[in-house]
Amino acid sequence: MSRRKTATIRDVAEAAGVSIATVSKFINRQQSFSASVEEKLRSAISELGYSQNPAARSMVTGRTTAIGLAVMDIANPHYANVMKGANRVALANGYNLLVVDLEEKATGVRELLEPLALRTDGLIVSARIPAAVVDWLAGLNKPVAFLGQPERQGVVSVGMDSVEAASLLAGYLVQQGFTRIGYVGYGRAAWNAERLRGLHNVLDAAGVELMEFDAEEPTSEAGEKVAARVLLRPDRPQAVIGCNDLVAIGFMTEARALGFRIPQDIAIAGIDNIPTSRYVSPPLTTVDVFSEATGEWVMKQIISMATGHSPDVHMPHEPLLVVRESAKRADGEERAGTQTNPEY
Amino acid sequence: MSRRKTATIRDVAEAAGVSIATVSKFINRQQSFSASVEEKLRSAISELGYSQNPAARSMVTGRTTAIGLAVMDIANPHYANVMKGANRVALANGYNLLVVDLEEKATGVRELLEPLALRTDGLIVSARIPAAVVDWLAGLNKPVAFLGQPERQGVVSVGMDSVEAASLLAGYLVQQGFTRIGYVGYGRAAWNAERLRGLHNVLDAAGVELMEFDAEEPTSEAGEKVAARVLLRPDRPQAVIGCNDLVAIGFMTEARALGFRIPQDIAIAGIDNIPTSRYVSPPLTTVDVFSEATGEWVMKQIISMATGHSPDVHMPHEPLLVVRESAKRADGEERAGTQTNPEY
DNA sequence: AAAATTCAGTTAAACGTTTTCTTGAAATTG
DNA sequence: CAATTTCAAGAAAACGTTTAACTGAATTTT
Repeated sequence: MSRRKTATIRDVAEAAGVSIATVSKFINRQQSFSASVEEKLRSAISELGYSQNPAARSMVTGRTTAIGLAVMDIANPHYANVMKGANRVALANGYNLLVVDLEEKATGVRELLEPLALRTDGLIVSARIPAAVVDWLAGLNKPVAFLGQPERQGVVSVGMDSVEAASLLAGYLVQQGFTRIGYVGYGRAAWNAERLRGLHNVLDAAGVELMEFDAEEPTSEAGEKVAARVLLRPDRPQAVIGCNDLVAIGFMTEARALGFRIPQDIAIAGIDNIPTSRYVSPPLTTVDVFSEATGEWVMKQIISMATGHSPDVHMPHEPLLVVRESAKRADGEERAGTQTNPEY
Repeated sequence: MSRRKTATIRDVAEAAGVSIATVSKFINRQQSFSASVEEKLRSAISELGYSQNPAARSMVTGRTTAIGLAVMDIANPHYANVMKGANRVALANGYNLLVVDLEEKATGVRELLEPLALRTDGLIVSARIPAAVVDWLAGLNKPVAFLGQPERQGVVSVGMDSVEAASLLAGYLVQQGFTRIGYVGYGRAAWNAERLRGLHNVLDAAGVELMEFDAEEPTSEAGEKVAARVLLRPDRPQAVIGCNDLVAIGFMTEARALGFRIPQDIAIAGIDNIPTSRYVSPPLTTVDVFSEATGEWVMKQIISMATGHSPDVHMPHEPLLVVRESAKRADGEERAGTQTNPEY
């Protein structure tokens, strides 16, 4: 395990009989070289197994060729796919990716972000963070992009259109003929207000009532709990929208466990279109927010900003309604009324 | 967006009227200070908003306080949870996490790993990689841990016991009375051979036939494809084990689409116990491999090695069978024979 | 053929820290 | 009270690069 120290640029220079400046220019392909020098450099480098020390390089250039990505929950498939997209374009551009999982924390975020900011050329933050932290980030000398966060000056704020995503779902449910619709939100998320707004835009116009519920976490477990609470009420909704697919799936599972048929007894829909939503029963109607493409896109933005270009404000994708089985109106069949719990 | 250059240790020294050595010792809490100096330092630092430049620091110390993590697929919930655990203990110990998603690639891995190796104090590699790359990693002056990779000298190889996980499942299926069992493997994964071995250990002893199938990828989509191919054969198995939960879930979904009842017509089980497996219908019988705990554990190992201690060879958790509905033997009911496809 | 330009390569300063020696002063000991 | 030890603080040398300014030879231009 213990070896001699790793070779430096100086060792290469000595072995090749040139100056270190020449070696530096060679590795960075900054000019052309005589055949003899080129050959000597090439063999010296491979013989010594030399590779650049990124710390030293970044000290003089002031750049790190790394981008930081902070998300609320690494294990949430939506964020995982954002990361996947971000990772892909980072690597393709010679950047490395530093990640930090905020684990849905609301405090101590700055302490987590600070080392990230110091080690990178730019930050992508997909989380709701305190205003003071946003201000601090804006004062940094680095490009910062927020995903799913309202606009704020000094930082780029991008990502899916939550308002539109929610409107799409509301429109579909209204069109299916539902007149009492529930929303299982997650009040502590930045995007929750937008989704609620999108819902109201459509529902208010259609004169449809919206019943709001709140999940403790944006997870399936929390969705189950809400379902257990909500479905036993006599005035339970006919259709329920989860603030994301995870919540919707938890809700659906608990509903089935309670003996409800989906969608005949209760219709359910989510937002995100995580891979799993295709594999639950019935398949979940949802809105695709193009998580992976969003990750790719925001990483492109950050890298372009970090290299001195201005960001492109154009959004990559509009949210897209994905109609599956979980929220169809029961054809012709009379809806189970509010007065009875079917099979229960 | 553009500000004056960020403050350096020299600026702090000047503002506080002390030498830079003193400042350095102060930030690193290396000695005690007179009250007056301490106060001046404290206010100078906060006034200038000074923070350490990690690149400069790491140049002289030779350490980076960062750990690299390479996984086959960021979006696979198993790996996502490994990352989650790894992230948690990294942050708790003042380390940052660099990740790279190998995207199931088999070539060009070294090129992806090299920058990671250069920027970190240690590497966790959860992927099958070519022998030459393993050798190169072993020659690095850094601790490297493999997850789900056979032992190799010079590197620590840890992670779940795939052999045992598979044996558990085989044992359960045999005990349920199944006599023709299928395995949907993923030949290109490092752990596949071990899982196969674990299966054979039990099945051969019990005199139960194992039918092997291969998925193109370790994903649900691939699982669906295999199901479409396998279930129409007259000699189809009575029970099928997916090489992981994703594959098993895809298989199950396609089976249901083809009209098979689970588990009456075909029993299905997976490995990993990803969160989703609880939410599919029926809930998936699987083996918990404690992804998150594994991530925590391996990160602890790497950090302890990176700080000069020797690694702990003790495994964190034995795999644990999680019995749910998808692989129960139909009680009393005669199994659907091989000659008919039910409801089809 | 002289003048100007290109070109391959070198010198040396700088980047922002940590750390090993020093250095006096203060505190402790005999 | 002299001798020793402890202690806070400083000077200066690294750490491994990049890059601006420079040099002299070779090539092109006039």
